[in-house]
Amino acid sequence: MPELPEVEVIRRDLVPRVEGRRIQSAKIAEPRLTRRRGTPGGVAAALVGRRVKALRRRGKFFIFDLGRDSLIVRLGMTGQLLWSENRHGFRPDQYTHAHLVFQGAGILYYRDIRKFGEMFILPTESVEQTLRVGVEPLGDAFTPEMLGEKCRSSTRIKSLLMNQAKIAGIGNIYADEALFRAGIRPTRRAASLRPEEIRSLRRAIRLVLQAGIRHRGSSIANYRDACGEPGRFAALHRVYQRHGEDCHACGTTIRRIVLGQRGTHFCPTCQR
DNA sequence: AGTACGCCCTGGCCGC
DNA sequence: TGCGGCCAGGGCGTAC
Repeated sequence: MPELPEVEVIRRDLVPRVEGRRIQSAKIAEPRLTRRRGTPGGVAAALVGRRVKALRRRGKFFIFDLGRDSLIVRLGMTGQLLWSENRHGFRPDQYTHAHLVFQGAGILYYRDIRKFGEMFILPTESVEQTLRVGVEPLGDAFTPEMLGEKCRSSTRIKSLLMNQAKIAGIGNIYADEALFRAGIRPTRRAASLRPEEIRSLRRAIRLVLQAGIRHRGSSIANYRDACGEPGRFAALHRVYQRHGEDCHACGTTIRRIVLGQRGTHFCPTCQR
């Protein structure tokens, strides 16, 4: 499932291909993609003839800056953005629900098996307040002090890490992996973390997200980059979906519990 | 405020 | 081979 690193890998793949290019035509064939947030006049109509000034990312959202308006794309569980140029690259199939044709050459396809993703238009000036996502964990603002403030809560630390309104872009995989590297149990109450644990957690979050980007993402089931290639980070997971296997650090069997309705993986010895 | 539950959706997997 | 049933899970609405 695409989280911050996967979205960032795709964004970097797409930047040289779409920035500065004009959208010649657009088609969105699946109404579920646009139903959740209304776009008067329709999303496709808002795109035709517009130039992509910049392609940014905020948490797990893509932001195609078109000037006055922006196209927002969220991949959900199984969404993919796939690039095709000059008969090379992706060919659309039954799960391909939308595409943007760029002037010159190149088609950007949106493919999504489970249709949990969405595409919508926002006025560019209101993107930040509408998306309501918290601090970028790879940004300068994500200091130990800031994480410490967010941890003044009785919620369990994993739920806090996955709360998009507090910290942007961390999903189930990177939450479990960061907590393992910080040696913290996912069930711990956020407010119980000591200052050195906060610092360790911040460092672990940044480390796993950067490693995820470096290895071009975690391909658990459906994730592919913009060229249709899987990422390599899943092979480096220490706990995620490794329940029943030995911890690489201490040999203890990795456990799986359900926390906040999500499968949660941890080492009972390394994480306290 | 925190947590649980159901919903959306469908391929994959299990048992028969 | 096939079919029913269940699961995963990001985000959101609803309920407690």
